[in-house]
Amino acid sequence: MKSASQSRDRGIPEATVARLPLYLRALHGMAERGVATVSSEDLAVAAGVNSAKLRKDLSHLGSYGTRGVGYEVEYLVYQISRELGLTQDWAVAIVGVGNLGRALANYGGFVSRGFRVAALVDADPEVVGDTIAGLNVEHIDELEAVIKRRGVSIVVLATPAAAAQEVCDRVISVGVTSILNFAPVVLSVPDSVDVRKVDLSIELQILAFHEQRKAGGPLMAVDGQ
Amino acid sequence: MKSASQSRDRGIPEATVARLPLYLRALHGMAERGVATVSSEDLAVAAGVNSAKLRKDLSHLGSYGTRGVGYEVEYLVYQISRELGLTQDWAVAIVGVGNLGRALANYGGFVSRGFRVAALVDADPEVVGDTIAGLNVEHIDELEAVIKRRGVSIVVLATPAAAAQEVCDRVISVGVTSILNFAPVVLSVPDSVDVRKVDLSIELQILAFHEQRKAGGPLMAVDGQ
DNA sequence: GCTACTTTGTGCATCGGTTCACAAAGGGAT
DNA sequence: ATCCCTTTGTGAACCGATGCACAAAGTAGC
Ligand SMILES: NC(=O)c1ccc[n+]([C@@H]2O[C@H](COP(=O)([O-])OP(=O)(O)OC[C@H]3O[C@@H](n4cnc5c(N)ncnc54)[C@H](O)[C@@H]3O)[C@@H](O)[C@H]2O)c1
Ligand SMILES: NC(=O)c1ccc[n+]([C@@H]2O[C@H](COP(=O)([O-])OP(=O)(O)OC[C@H]3O[C@@H](n4cnc5c(N)ncnc54)[C@H](O)[C@@H]3O)[C@@H](O)[C@H]2O)c1
Repeated sequence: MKSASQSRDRGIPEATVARLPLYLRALHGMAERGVATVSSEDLAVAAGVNSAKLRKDLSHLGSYGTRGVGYEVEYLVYQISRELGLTQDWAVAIVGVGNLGRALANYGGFVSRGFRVAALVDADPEVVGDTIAGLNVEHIDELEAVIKRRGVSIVVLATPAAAAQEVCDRVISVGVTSILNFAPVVLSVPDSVDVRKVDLSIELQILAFHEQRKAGGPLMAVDGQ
Repeated sequence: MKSASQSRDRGIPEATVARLPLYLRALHGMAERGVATVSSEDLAVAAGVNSAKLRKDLSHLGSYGTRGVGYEVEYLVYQISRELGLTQDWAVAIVGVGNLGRALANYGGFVSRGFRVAALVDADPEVVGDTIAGLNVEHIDELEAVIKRRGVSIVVLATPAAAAQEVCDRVISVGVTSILNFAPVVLSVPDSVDVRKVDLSIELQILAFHEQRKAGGPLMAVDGQ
């Protein structure tokens, strides 16, 4: 996962990688509006970051700007896409087709940028065999076979917490090294596997922390009366 | 520097705040299993972090451990909960009851930790009036009234991207200062408002970046042979 | 070609966060 | 009370990320 920060010039900082999709989205919007070139200042505003940070981020990819002018939108879109690996198609499997898995399967935003939902897998006999978002839901017993057959390289985990580690182990056993986990558990994986987690509950708790601080202030007088 | 004020140092690092929910979850699991005390080492493993980091994090809340013994589970749960503001109930409104909003509304994980879905709001006449997860879906025209009436302090945005900024502005106008945004847009808000974003597409792109790197390496040799 | 202006790319100071490593603090045994 | 063992809490070194500020590199007008 957090594998050695390689000495190669290919060593793009993790913080930069996390922002590239943001720039890409802003650039796509500009391309649609027919904007041909953009300055770091304008792009930074659109992406909600500081312009010096943006320039430094882009400098890690190469020197793709023109001083006195800015960046050519189409060209930059291509360069960032290439760097992120979006010039190829990624087959994604969603395991656990409940409330959340269904929402994800029906979501169009995936497909738009190089990601293709290639398989849906669930354990519930009620759900297996259903067609959701044009895809047949397959049985968890077939998990390994489905992943290999469809060339899945990214797995989205949307099972209950209790099942997540086992599913995780199984997909890793057939070579998957990228996992997006929605289940509220800490997955244990080899260093070679990337896990990113999305945890709603954590986000709300962080908001609550700040909200409490705002409300209470330095004195926090609870006048329950 | 703002230390040396009479009360406890309120400046908890942001990175620490983001991990407290993780510790809390691990502690809840331990409490359920009847564990009375836990060492920083064990808790760190359960939460998936380094034990020195965990100790430093907890030290920001106060000295709640006993040297040679560890931390009392129940007590630590209480202290972290209090710090995060989970000893009170937070009323949450979900705006945009589509694929995602529905999944969130039906999700039990919210309620479990001090959060209560208090309102569902949508613009689609087909959806308004429906009952989802025991709640009546209200019309977007009523947005401000509903938020005030139900005492909502946290808003979850699950509308299409195009509608997010407007809804955001409106909820801020009635005093909301905490927003969890699922729409793929950069929201523009005053400094006093906290926005956290969850962006699926960005997570996948980050995974793709690392996946590409693993697969291709510096030379991108497709070793057919 | 020369000057005036714009904008990139980056050196550098700074900051927040992580990790190491250890003295201090406690428990338990004798 | 003393010794030994465990574990906390934290000083300090380290590391990556941020943002300022400016030289370098380009455009445009004359
Ligand atoms: N729904 C949300 O808004 C939300 C929000 C945050 C986190 N989560 C988390 O996401 C996960 C899914 O949530 P949900 O609301 O969709 O739950 P759900 O119960 O609606 O869906 C879970 C699905 O996983 C399937 N499943 C169970 N065991 C399985 C296994 N071993 N292999 C494959 N599939 C299996 C079930 O049959 C079910 O269809 C949970 O871990 C939940 O905590 C959900
Ligand atoms: N579904 C997913 O898995 C997923 C994943 C990542 C991001 N998102 C984002 O989350 C948002 C919602 O996604 P979705 O799949 O649920 O979309 P959806 O189209 O199913 O639902 C959107 C809902 O918002 C309502 N709406 C539209 N305009 C509104 C307004 N002005 N005020 C109130 N409600 C309004 C619509 O009536 C609809 O019910 C989108 O921005 C999407 O990009 C969704």
